[in-house]
Amino acid sequence: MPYRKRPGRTRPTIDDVAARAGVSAAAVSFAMNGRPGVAEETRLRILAAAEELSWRPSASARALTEARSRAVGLLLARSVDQLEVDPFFVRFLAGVERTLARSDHDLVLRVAEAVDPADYGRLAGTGRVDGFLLCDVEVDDPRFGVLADAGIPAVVAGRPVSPCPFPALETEHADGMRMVTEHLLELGHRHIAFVGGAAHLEHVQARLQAWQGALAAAGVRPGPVAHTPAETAAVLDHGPTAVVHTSDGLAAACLAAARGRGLSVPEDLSVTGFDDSPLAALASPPLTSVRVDYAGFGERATAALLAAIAHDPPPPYRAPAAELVVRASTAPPR
Amino acid sequence: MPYRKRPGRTRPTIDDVAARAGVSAAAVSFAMNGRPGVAEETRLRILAAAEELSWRPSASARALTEARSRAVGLLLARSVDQLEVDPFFVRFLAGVERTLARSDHDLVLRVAEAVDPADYGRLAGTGRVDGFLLCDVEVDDPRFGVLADAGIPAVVAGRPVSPCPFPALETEHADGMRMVTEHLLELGHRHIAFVGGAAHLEHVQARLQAWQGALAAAGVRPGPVAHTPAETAAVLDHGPTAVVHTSDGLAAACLAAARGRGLSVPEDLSVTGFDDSPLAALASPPLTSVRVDYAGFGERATAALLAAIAHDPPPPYRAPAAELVVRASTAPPR
DNA sequence: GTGAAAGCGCTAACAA
DNA sequence: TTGTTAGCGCTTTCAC
Repeated sequence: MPYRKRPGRTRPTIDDVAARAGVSAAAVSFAMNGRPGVAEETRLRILAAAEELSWRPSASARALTEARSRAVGLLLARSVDQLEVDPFFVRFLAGVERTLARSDHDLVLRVAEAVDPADYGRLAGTGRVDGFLLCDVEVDDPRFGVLADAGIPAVVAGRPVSPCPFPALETEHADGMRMVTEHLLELGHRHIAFVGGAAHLEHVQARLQAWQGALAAAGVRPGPVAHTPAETAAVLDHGPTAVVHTSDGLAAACLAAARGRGLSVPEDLSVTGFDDSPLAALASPPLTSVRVDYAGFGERATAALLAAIAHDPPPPYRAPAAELVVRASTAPPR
Repeated sequence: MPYRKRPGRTRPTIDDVAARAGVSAAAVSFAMNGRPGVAEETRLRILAAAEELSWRPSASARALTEARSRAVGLLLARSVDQLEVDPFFVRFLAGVERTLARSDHDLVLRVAEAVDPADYGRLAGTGRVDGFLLCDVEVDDPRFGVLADAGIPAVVAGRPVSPCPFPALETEHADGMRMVTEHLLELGHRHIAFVGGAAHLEHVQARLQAWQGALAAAGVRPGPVAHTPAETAAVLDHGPTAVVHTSDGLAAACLAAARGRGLSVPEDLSVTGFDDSPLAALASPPLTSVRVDYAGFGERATAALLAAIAHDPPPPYRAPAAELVVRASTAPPR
């Protein structure tokens, strides 16, 4: 007689509920899942019994029979320090949670300094999640292949560069860089520098191009370009009247550098940030920045993923727009 | 003939691996779980077969037989706005992930504006997680009862006020407020105000008491106390020479208010923050603040939870200490 | 050292 | 409308 049930307190099972309601387990299952074939009176009796026993169907048992876990995975490669200054992460996460909560799905979150692409395969292999949200798109992203092989749905939050078998969604963040640049142009600036994050990031490139595009459209020659805060000094040496940044953190660093060399902002130098993080409002002077609805983005990306998992057609997608937030760090040049 | 297996591509199962290795499914299970009773040669053959099929045991099937999910839950009640300025969350999360990664467990994360205590019971009831990490302790915390009833392990990250059946861990953050206050005292300040977050939060009270304690020890009468940024003006009306805050955000607001009334920091007014968030270093002037290793805290709290789940004795706990970070926002009074 | 088989809790096909 | 039952993939007991 193999494998005796382990002793000790155990949660109630569907059989307990069935017994209490005087029906079969199948009836309980049907009643709980709102399936037809159960008399209304019976259903109520079953629901009451379930409630009295405070029974909830076992997630693993359901997952086993339904061959789906009702969970989605999000794997993020960030160090603590990066995470802390990343205005995207928490907002996106909040959006993800918002739509997940409405759909009876859970989030399996993994955050680590580095994520091995094979981790996606491993997680998919165990069936712990039904699909993935893919952030931080890389050029030639190795995750696409792994996940395609695993045959698990995914949705890309970003603009894939390499061939991608999954639906991809993007915000109009780059358009925000256009807006910022045009704002500066309208103020009369003609010598505008660009300081961005790491050049290999797709979103940095997109913003760089938007900046270039706006300047070209106005017939203005682009100022110096840099990709690290360390280069800020060199950029300022060029004597620009304005510097655009791809993050508020970079802009804050520029503020400090400007102060260091006796430049007053915005009189001597206009400075713009990006993402409209809490930093932007609290900096001094407060930073002109760009706001993008990353929470809404997370919400919609997740909705798209859930649709893919359910083999439903993708829901209509409207890319969150960028919004210019003008504050005291920008003004006409001297 | 009931319930035919659903068609279509399906992941390989333990039987596929067994067939490939020419053994029984039981042998595969034993080999994968490092259990004795399998010849070394056989084990290798099995592992190879599993590798070739890139088979991973089904999480739900294991969870079902083992009656545990190898996942822990973290439910957070935060709005997007709060999340964004919360220096605790991401650091704690990073720590949680760190120890989870080392232990083959996953994190089921839920973030919502509000969390119904019953949600804990529901999640526990489905068996989707084996235990909970409890943050944001409340006076008379309803979660303790729910989880005790559910018979699921939990670890409290904070200092419980109401009777608590679970192990609780805390940092020495409040000691940081003592350090900050003594720092100001040493600089010669005798009129020190306190501006904190919501008064009902346990950690705010703890810091308030530490502030009072330090002043009392020095025989200095406490200055005004406030719990919202809106009251900052009233506090400044009292003409303190220094204001301590329970967060960098509040301190930054104070900086702005001081600037607004022509007070220069630190000459006319010393200001201190808390948590040493990115804001502290970027504020102008940079804020004297307090650093607490929240990541390490998350790491250790999770280790304690995993021990509780495994019915192991709790690992030794050393509370992360507070560290004073002196920057330009504090100086001797005029 | 190995394999057969029961059982984990649930869903769904089928018969009654 | 309701009950019976196989089967989801795995672990473990027990006999071989």
